[in-house]
Amino acid sequence: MDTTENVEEAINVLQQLGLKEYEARCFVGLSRLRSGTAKKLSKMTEVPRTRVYDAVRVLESQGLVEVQHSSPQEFRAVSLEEATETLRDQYEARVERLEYALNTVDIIDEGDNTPVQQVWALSGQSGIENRTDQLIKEATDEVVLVIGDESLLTADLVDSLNEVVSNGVTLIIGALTEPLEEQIQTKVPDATTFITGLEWLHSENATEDETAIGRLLLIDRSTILVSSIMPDSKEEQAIFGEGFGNGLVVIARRLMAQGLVAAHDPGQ
Amino acid sequence: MDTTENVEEAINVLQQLGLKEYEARCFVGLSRLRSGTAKKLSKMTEVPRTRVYDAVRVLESQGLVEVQHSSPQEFRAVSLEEATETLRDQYEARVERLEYALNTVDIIDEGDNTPVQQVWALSGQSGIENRTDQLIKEATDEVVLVIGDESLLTADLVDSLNEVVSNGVTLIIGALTEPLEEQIQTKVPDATTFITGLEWLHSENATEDETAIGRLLLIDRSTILVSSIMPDSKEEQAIFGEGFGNGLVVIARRLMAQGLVAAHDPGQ
DNA sequence: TTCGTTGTCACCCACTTAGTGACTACATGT
DNA sequence: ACATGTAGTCACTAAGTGGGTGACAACGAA
Repeated sequence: MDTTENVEEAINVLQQLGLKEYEARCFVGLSRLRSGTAKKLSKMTEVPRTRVYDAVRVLESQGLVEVQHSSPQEFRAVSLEEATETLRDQYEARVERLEYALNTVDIIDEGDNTPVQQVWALSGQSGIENRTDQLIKEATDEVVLVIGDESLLTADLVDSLNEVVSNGVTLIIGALTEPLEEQIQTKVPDATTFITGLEWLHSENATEDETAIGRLLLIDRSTILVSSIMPDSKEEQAIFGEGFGNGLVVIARRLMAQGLVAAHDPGQ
Repeated sequence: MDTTENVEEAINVLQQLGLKEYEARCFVGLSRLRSGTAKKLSKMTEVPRTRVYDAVRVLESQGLVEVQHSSPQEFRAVSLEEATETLRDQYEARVERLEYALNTVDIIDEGDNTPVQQVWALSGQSGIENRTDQLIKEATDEVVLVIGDESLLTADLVDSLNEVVSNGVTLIIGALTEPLEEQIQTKVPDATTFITGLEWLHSENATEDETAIGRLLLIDRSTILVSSIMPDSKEEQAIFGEGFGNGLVVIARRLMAQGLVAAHDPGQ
């Protein structure tokens, strides 16, 4: 029984969702208590009894807890489904407000001098994921994708791939292992797949703690995104360049032509 | 042009979504700047230049901003669609982690002595909304609903109503005004509707600043939920009781039989 | 070299929040 | 009625966080 572990997890997540520690502890406590007074709650959650009242009041105002105004008061958590639904609603409402507000804001386009060699860095799992999907959807000719880790083959990604391939875009997908390649074949049947030798991924300059490659994406031979996964922090980091003349893109194109696509595409 | 107003709104919402003030300002700034350096950003957002770097770093790690590591560095916000998608993904992931964690947590069901007269209070728009839907879905015989304000007739609510009515549950819905009644008729055709005289809603003990009634819900004559909307704070507050013998429910049943349903249901 | 710019740090101040205790009102049993 | 433990509010402290500012070294362009 890893109950305590999950209790901790729940408390942490609730804090990430915006609750304070006491509030999170109280909610989790009430969730496993069916119904309780301040005293009981305080005992089981380590929240000072006198502060349970504040915490519960906040929870109540957020629709996560109900209160019975007797003496002593009784508190009860709403059902888990109600709670998550409420949280989702609140968040969705906020995101929509954000969308509206930012859409109706003037963009100051002051003499934008787009230099030449732009290489952008971005990090964070979900951000990179979205950018990947975005780029794939914008492709008009060719998408070359190498996936370094199984977990990166998300449903959204598969959708984007199948969507773009139906527009006549050539799709070339590489995998690191054979089982992964098969997975890709079944999920994206119209793609040409291949297995990347580890050669240049774990590569010659293989230092010591191998920075695992995450994704590698080349769109229309003019936009490139490469991501790697930090061995310790598990954080995904990516660099990203656009423009046919972009240095990064040029290098990527060359690498692709040589080491990757060679066997399947005699390459430009 | 209410640009500045919307900028403020966006900043506020972003903070509600978990960003710090500087981060929010920077993101909004970058969103309208297409691309910028710390200096430009600082000028337009009022964020101290030396703190722009911290803020942007955080934003980058959240996948909301990309960074060009040149000198001077350039920052760029991801597109609004990418940003909202990323935010949604992150939140959804958290809620799911929460669901999992709480589902695998033991419930301590210590000799639960359910007393008799339980009346629970809950507040918060979305929480009450979910509870309403929940209760409606659980109905087996009859649902009596009075809606005090048009804004409360949400899509989810309509869905729940139509779902339950298809299970053979009698549906009686009251409205305060005629247009509202018509709306209900079209959206929930199988319901019996009526117009509630204002009599007992704005009622005899009409003090001064009328506490507007929000919802009034009676399920199977044994569960009641009444909500009102605070005139100033606009906060919705509700009380809720279960059990055929529950005092609140008894009173509600009596009220219903007399003042409300009388004309349509000779009522027990 | 020189001077403005860029980026990093270290710091202060105000505010929030975790944690504690005083005190009043209440409820219970005798 | 009384006394004793419980319930609830409030006011306070201490620690941490976040907004705000300046010192300073590294850099880049005249």
